Amino acid sequence: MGRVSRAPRTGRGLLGQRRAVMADVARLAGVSYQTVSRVLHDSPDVKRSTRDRVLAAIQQLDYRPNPVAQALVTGRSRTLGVVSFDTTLYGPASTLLGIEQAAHDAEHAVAIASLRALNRSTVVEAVERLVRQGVDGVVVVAPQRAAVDALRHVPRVVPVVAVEAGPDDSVPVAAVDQHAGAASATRHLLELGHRTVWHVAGPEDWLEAEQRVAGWRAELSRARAPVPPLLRGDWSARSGYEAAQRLVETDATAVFVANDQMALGLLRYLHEVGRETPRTLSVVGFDDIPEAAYFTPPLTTVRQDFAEVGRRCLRLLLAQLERRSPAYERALVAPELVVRRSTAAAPR
Amino acid sequence: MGRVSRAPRTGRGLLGQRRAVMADVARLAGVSYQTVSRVLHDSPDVKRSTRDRVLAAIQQLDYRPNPVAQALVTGRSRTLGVVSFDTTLYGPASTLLGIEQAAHDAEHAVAIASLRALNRSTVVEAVERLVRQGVDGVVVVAPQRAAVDALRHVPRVVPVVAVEAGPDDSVPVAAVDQHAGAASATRHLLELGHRTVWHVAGPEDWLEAEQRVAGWRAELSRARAPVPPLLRGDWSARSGYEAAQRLVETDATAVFVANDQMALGLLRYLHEVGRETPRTLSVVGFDDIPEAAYFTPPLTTVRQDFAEVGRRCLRLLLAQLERRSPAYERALVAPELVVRRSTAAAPR
DNA sequence: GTCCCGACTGTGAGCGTTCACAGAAGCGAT
DNA sequence: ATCGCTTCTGTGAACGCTCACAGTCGGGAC
Repeated sequence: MGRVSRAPRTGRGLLGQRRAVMADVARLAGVSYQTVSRVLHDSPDVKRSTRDRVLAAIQQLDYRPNPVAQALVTGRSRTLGVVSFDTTLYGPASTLLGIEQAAHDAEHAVAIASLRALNRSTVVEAVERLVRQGVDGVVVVAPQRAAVDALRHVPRVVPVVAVEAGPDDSVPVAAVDQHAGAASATRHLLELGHRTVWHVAGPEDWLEAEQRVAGWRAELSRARAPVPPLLRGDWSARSGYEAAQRLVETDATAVFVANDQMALGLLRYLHEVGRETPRTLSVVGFDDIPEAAYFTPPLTTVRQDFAEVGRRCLRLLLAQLERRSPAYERALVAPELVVRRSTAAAPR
Repeated sequence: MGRVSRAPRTGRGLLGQRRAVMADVARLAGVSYQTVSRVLHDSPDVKRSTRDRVLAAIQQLDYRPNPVAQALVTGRSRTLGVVSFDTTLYGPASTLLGIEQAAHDAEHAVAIASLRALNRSTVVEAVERLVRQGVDGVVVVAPQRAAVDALRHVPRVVPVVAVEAGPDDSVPVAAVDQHAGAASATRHLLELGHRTVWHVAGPEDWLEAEQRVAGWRAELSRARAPVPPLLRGDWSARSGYEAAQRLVETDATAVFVANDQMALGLLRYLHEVGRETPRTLSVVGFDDIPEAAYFTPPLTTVRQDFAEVGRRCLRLLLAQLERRSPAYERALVAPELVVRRSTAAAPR
């Protein structure tokens, strides 16, 4: 008597048959479950013959350790959470991809939380959701000021790192060096002989946008070139189109546009009004989206290595997880200028 | 003697303090853990006053149920896995977003697995990875033949649905009705008076591409228009550019291009050789990427509702999870033609 | 032969929940 | 009073694993 044999509660048996558990393997191999566990974690002190028997049993039963049970007992789920905003944008999507690949290489799973709107509470809520879900750490893809700001209010029960965020001392950050990228774009145009370089910036609440502005300004003043008034866009092609309308009223001969989409809108307007690119106006973009090479004309732009950012970011996160954590660190990845046909020497 | 008080193994206490567990709440509220559990699942039979005491204790200790423990005992993690290929492409990225939002609304978490290469074994491996990770179900974003093919070899220990896959009887599918979209694009051009419509297709191994071909053919034959030879691209702007080179050698006056990127490359070539769009050649794309409105000229294209696809897909998956599963089902979402300025009446 | 040590293997407990019961009040009806 | 309900609450076990520790076994040294 004693134990009543009732139907097992568990067993994802979509096909009826119950998944083998460690005890089944142990029974088949004629050892204790502890020995099975040892084989699984290839502990050195298991006799060769025992190990082989266990391995055979594992194979025969198609046994896989239950990650949930492992997570429960170890307190680590080997899952990382990523919160991001608009993943249909090229940058965030690539960043997400980079993180996922790096996490995969580090044998971690990735859970995602996309925000529908970006502000302090949505970010906090997303992080909480991931934590509640049991992730070991969170990476916040936070290119906007609101997201960076939110970082300070995020519960710190698990390690957090930010990607693409601006300088901020609250969490470690991995990012592309926007300042350097903007500077090299600007320098490229100055070296072509343009007296100065105009700039169509991204929205003020994006730190990347501000850093590109800063890089542009720094390079201009380094070259003692006059600093023209700043034009603002919102990353969209439409806003680039509108910026172009203002630009053509000026004597600009070169413009550095803060992303490729806006550059596209700008090129479109220039074309409409018959101002040839690059003959009368040189244009540099930022991002190097796959289409950039097929713009009219093919766009000179700045390429960002998102895979590398993902790797750096993961390194920072895992370091924190293993408690050998620098409280704050900033990993910068150098961007690369890709010269195509939208830039030319200044008209004389 | 008896229990040795050793340091707790667990407790993600990054800040030192241990997370409260159910027993702590029970103790504080002066009830058993079972009662706490009942309150959490708002079971009807808990006295009002008891419930309030428990709720207060939960609040005071900032208690959150441990999802891992819940998953272990219930056998459900409330996590869904998504495997997808190139998430920097607009379509897959939007699909992923749609699924994530729908999953969120259904109170499920989403784990992702991106493939670096697409073939049977990578898909199978990705699904296995997700399953090993403990997801309750998997959605495969499988617009390519290889992915669809792989679906048959995927372990069926958890429910699987495919998104954007072609017709296939092995798993339920949610998708945009590519055939209808292609037909409406073609019809639009025919209605403008073009004698026939050429087509630049996507790669043969993409089922979406094939369905668009089929929709285009069907519409042409419905209108008794001649069927011109098919041009093939690979989705990239470059391949559209190359297709354009072949196209300008013909007497084509209208072309339906299988995605917006290729349409962009095509427009670029037409511009280079001085063939005006749409005066001498009308162009329709597919996808309606955000930039499409800023092409030169703004592109007439077919918009897909990815959010709806995500919702449908989730419905199929959850239905299977709750065992009220239709073994096979196909949920089609109707696309929408967006007319812009790349199409015009046929030249006479 | 006894002791000790290394190599290997097993046992008990516990991770934080939920499930299936069993049990304790409270209360109207007999 | 006693019974039989309903209403509410508690107990034991289980989920599948890992950790800490306690064996068992064989053989070389004394």
